[in-house]
Amino acid sequence: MTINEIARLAGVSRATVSRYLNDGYVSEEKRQILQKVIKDTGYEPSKQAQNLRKKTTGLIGVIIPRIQSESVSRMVAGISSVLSKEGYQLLLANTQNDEKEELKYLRIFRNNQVDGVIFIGTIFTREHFRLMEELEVPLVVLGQQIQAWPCVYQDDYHAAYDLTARLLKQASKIGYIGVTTLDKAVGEGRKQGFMDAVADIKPECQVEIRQAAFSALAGYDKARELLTKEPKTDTLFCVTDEIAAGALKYLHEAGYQVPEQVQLVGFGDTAMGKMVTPEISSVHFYYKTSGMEAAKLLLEILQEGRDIKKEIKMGYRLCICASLRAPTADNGSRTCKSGA
Amino acid sequence: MTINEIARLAGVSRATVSRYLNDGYVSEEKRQILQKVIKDTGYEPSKQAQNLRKKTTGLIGVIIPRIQSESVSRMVAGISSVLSKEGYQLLLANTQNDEKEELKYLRIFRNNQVDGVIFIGTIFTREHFRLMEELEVPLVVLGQQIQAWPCVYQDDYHAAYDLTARLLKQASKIGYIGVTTLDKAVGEGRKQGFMDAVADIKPECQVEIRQAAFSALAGYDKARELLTKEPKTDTLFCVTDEIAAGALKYLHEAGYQVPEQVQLVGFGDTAMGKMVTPEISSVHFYYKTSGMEAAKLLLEILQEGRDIKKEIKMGYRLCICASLRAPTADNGSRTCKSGA
DNA sequence: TTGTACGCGTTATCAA
DNA sequence: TTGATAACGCGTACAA
Repeated sequence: MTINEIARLAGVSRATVSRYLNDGYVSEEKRQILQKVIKDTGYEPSKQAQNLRKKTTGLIGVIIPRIQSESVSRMVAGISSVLSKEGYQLLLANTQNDEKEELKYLRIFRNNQVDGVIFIGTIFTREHFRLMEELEVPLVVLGQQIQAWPCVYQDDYHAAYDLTARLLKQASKIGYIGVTTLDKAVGEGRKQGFMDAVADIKPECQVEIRQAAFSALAGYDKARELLTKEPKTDTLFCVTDEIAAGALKYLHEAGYQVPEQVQLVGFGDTAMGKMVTPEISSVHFYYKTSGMEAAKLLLEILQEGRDIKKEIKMGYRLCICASLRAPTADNGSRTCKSGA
Repeated sequence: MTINEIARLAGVSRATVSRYLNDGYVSEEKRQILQKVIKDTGYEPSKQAQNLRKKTTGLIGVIIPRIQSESVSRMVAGISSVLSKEGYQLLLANTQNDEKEELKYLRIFRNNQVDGVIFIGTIFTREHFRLMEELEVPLVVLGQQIQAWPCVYQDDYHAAYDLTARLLKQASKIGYIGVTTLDKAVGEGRKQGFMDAVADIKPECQVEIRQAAFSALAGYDKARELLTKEPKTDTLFCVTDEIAAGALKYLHEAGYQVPEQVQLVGFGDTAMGKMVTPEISSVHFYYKTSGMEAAKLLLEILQEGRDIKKEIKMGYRLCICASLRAPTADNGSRTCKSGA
């Protein structure tokens, strides 16, 4: 079923059909006929021909590091909710944390194919920037602060700083479990916030550092390694809730009392962190909202037709739960609920 | 940069350029020139024009109920790994469990737009079937057994049956926490397996039934409701690990010993189920593999060019962990690890 | 208000 | 082995 056949069936020219479908600048009489014919035949214009003609696709490419991550899926849910309302669809590119794949998809999206790109990246090499600049459609970075690019990101640094400040009220020997991947926000931002807080507030505090993968199992292993070497550790700082949950499991098995002997924290305020006992103190990031913001920013750029080098830093909220010891005298610990 | 400009720059007709790019049926001499020109200009053919011409898009539409679910993201990861190797990309449609959205996307995919569809559905109404039949491209159903459609699904019935059989060795009063949504596989398959096992093996066993949403919080609430009404319940059967984790949390808070007083099970063998204490006994489903199988089946249909009404039933594996009491004398409980 | 004619960037056919 | 030329299905100046 093409526009030609509709035109023939309705006894009009195909330009009239096109107008009926678009501007709507058609006489009432023909409008009636066309409505009927189109309904009867179930005709829908060919997207492909429209794409060719209009040079747009209605597609937004979304590059994600791994779909199994709770933070990523929350961001994608946010993106999806905003864009689908505007009639866009998501072209998903799952890179499994493989830099080669990221570059491949940036290359695929380079020419036409999509109207815009949202890039949830972890590291940015020279080659990334080269491809991002060659891109002929607007791109918004999500999850990392990238100079001179429109981006939406979490305030990892201050979240880590604040959380550490709270920890330090009751800590003298801290184990830090970071991540091995070169994720800039998680790897550097959170670490720097942690280090700075220690240096500013309690420089005499001892710190032992380990690197883990993004998984509970890795958290378990590293906690064992760390506590075997430093059994007197009284605080565990984990850069994700998943890692913290694994570490907690080890602490249980090894007979440590939590939080009496070892207190611990994670990041992300995930469902998993709230299901274990005690609940893991954490930082809530507005992941879904950040996805929505990134989508809105992209829409704005698309509509304005020019680059908007806006950087949006999202807020956060500390979630202090039972996994932390109460600070000596001042503010008591509040309970918290998991949110969007 | 279009094929015309390349042709002009190389001093050949655009047909020759096209041949160079496709069949390669071009003289060595012109081949050299074209190679250079194309490299210098960085020319890439327009996908949109190719789509229009070839009537294919290289896109596979994937309709998912909600991206935040661990089982769904594992399936998508599997689909993605297979299809991207074949040069296809995923067009993701996230419906948030909204039937209207599902129908909308089936409609969008109806004409061209995508070369095939993988549909991770939950319920199938008359309207679903109508649209599925009208679809002009092949469709594979993932996660549900649908008569007369190519599909890949989990053996929810037998998994539930086997798990229940194991439970019954040490149960006399069972609480069943199912789901409110009309997900056929989870809602009916698992329930029927459970009911049949009870009827076959221990019909005198008392059963109390509740319905929850797909969340830990709902599991918590329903466990409270159930145990308040039936405090002597000695076994909790939850249809997902998430629900089970929430129920476990309630059991802890209410002071029940697990598994001594109340044993419990979930489904999915998720990371969360393995992080809580005791670890939740569960069923491992090969979600990622099922995604790969669905993708392969779709590729097969695409290549053969005709419908293949194949139904693939995936296997499962019981994961018996500490949340179950040991059966009286026969086989001891095995530990288990979480897998793909 | 309507229809004609052209172009979007490819690929396919056919004759040379 | 090559180059005109005709589709593919649609949108839109432009003229009527």
